[in-house]
Amino acid sequence: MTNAPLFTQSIRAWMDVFMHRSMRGWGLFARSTGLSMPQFSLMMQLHYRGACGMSEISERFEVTPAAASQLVDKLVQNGFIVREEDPSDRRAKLLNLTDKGKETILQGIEERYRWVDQLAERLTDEERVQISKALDIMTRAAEGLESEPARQGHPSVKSTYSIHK
Amino acid sequence: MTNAPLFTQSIRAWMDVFMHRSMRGWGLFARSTGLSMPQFSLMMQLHYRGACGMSEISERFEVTPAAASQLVDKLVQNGFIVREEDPSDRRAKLLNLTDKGKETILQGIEERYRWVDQLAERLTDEERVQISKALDIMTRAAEGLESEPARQGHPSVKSTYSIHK
DNA sequence: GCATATATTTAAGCACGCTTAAATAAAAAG
DNA sequence: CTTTTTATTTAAGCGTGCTTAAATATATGC
Repeated sequence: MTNAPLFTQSIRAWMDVFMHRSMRGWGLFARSTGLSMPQFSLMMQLHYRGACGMSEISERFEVTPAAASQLVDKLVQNGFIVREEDPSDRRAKLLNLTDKGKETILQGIEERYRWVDQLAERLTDEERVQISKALDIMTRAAEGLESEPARQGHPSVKSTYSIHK
Repeated sequence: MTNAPLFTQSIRAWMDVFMHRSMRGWGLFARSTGLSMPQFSLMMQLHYRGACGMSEISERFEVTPAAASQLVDKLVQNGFIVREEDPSDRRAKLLNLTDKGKETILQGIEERYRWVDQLAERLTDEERVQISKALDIMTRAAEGLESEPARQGHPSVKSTYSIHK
């Protein structure tokens, strides 16, 4: 660990640039679609994990079923998702992206990655290979970290993935 | 540009991991301090750019002076910042972080970087050097990008750095 | 010195996401 | 078949951040 400061400096500089650009990208997307962060997250869940019921949404986002229902309501009203009856349980609903919803999400994902694609264009082949390898190492290391318990932080606070509170 | 797909794949994988961890870190911090995103951003501005008046806040965040005043008010009430009179212009106010505010912001910055510090510990010296170089290349490339006009996106939408709308 | 411009605050009102409590409907249990 | 549990919705209410419009205080221009 002789070069920790160097590494730390590099990654923090990159993080700052990255966060800045990402936030800007998100801002543009949010304005053009009128989607809020929770709304976008909900649609992302449907995109990546497929159709699901209200209760699943409520659990994944750690909000009450009422909150989930209301959030979904706005997305339905704006034509991004549909609320269908679950054939196997008529109490439950099945949430699905509409075509408009799918399109919007794909566009959002594109938006998110666009600037790094542009960044890639400014690099040489060698640089791309070099960076590719470096990122893969970090991704793998981060995934290892994932499985371990958090070692520090705010122990009084319940861990959560949800930001929307 | 023969290896664009490889690069794209690596960076997207890293971005996904990174965003996920960062959001989690922010969530923990937000809960433990009770700070909202706009409140935190405002304090970060004071931390990095130093004391300033209401009008500057209002301009930087692209909100009305009224909104800035109200936002500041909550931070003052919670003891994170102070509103002092500008000696050179008694209409204006000077906003400053309190000790509590400074401490909280430093803690927030730490929180933000903590998991990558942990990640760094799982790497060898060589890997750290390798990654360091790669990240520096990207940071420099990104800064070059910064100065250029955006080439695509949502042209109907006014560009902004603010997310809080 | 008085009119105007500037810096900020206060008040009223809106949209959002959240909560709790109560309502509805259908499945499951007895 | 009635009771209870489960899935979801609706209603009321709260805190946040935002806006516009009006109020206050100070600086500036003529």
